Amino acid sequence: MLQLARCDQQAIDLAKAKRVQKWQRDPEGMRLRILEAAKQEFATHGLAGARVDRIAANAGANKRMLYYHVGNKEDLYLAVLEGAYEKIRSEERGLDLEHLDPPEAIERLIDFTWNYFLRNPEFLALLNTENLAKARHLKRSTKVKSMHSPFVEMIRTVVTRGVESGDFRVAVDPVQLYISIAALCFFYLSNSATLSVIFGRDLLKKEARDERLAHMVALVLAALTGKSTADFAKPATPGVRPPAHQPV
Amino acid sequence: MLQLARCDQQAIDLAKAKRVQKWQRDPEGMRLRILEAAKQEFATHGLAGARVDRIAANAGANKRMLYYHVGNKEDLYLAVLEGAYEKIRSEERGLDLEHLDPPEAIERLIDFTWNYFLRNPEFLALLNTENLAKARHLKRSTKVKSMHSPFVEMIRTVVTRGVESGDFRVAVDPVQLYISIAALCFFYLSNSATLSVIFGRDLLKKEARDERLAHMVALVLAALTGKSTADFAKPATPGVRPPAHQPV
DNA sequence: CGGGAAATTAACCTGTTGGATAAATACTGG
DNA sequence: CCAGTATTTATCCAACAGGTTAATTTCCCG
Repeated sequence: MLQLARCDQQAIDLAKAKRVQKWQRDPEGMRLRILEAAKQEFATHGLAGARVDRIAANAGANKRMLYYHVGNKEDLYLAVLEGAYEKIRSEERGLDLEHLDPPEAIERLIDFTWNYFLRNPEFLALLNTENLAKARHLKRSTKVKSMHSPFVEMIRTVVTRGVESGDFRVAVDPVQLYISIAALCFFYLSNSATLSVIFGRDLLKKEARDERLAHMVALVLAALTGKSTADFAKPATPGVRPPAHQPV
Repeated sequence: MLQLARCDQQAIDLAKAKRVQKWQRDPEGMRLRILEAAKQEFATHGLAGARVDRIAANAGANKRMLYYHVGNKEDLYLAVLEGAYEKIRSEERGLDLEHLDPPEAIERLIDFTWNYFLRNPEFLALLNTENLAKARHLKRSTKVKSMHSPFVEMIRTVVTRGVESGDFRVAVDPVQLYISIAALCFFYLSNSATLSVIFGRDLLKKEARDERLAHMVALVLAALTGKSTADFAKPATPGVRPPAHQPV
């Protein structure tokens, strides 16, 4: 079933052998494929909507393998969630804001958050699913709780530097600012489906995405620096404006 | 089963009658109770996680009644979703921003959005559920698509007035601004469960909520007016700051 | 007051789903 | 090369969940 190509290859190589090998062992690979399939499944259908059989099928595995390598449905879900947090934390650590001008650092931060969410839509869906469950699984995960994001401290440093240098007018609370930046990016992308229907236009197309990023950067920087960017003044599509907008 | 109290009353009143009435007819009431129970169920468990039997039980109804009065599970869900949009649109229309100073109007708008989400947590959950479904149901609902929110036009007017009066420095795109305001409120509340675990503190307690509202108002107004509010400068809990924060 | 429509109940049916059992097959160390 | 263990497959199952059928009860109107 799995890795047929390799099996076929072996079939040729070992044509004289008594019998063709039906499958190969690959515990680590199997585990990875299971977790990847599970991530997609949970992100697409949520926890309750996810189907164990579908995960197995998409992993190219027998259903029994899920229970053998990871555990039951909830174990699987938690493993996926932990993996998702691990991944973003890892990428966050790669972001170096120390050597940048404070305004540039904030822009970089927004840019990273935005693009990470764009590149990893499953992460958004998983967080929503976990919040529907009132973080029931996260609470039990010492693993995730110990994965501190470097962003809040990064922001604290940047804001302090910005105030000292005169770039920023105010020492905003780094936790609030981080939540706000995440919020601006997260909501737009996570709710793009309903928002697109309500507004009657595709909020995920290139131009819309660019416009959104510019707006977010301009909004936050204007608040911090007191100076308004050119982008912040520019309305959506100058001249060509849809007759009626309907939010939320 | 339903309205036992009234049945008991009748049992006393009509003691001489041949037999006690087992139940009363109440189509409208029944429909409302079904939709209310369905709303809670879908908000708590999502579409896939919702249980038709539980909805019936919580509505004090026989399961057959759901199908008789509304339809199957998906019909039920769509009815709930449409009801949710109807409700928020109705309250939105009650908000009069025309006679307020532009900055005051924006503050009022944020305040309303924040408190509406606080008072109606099911609305947040329903939107998330619908977005998980890629707005599949919303797309088929001409009802919702015709329910235009008055907010974008309100914002457009307020922003124009603000720029003319000199209160605002820039003519921000009303659609972007509306999404941003919704985002700041929505994300914080919708993700409060995971965020609370990650940050190790209750983001829904009174002080945290007040602090958040102040931050959002300050952020948006600072960006629009160019003047910073006192609130915006004040860090979270002066002096008493948790050692490590971890965003997202 | 009685007959018929509307509303409600009780019981049932069938496909699905998470999970379990046990047998088969591949690999590894001796 | 063989024995024992790790990995994988095939099959089964009991509980559940959405939905349906048919009988029962209430109410309204002529």
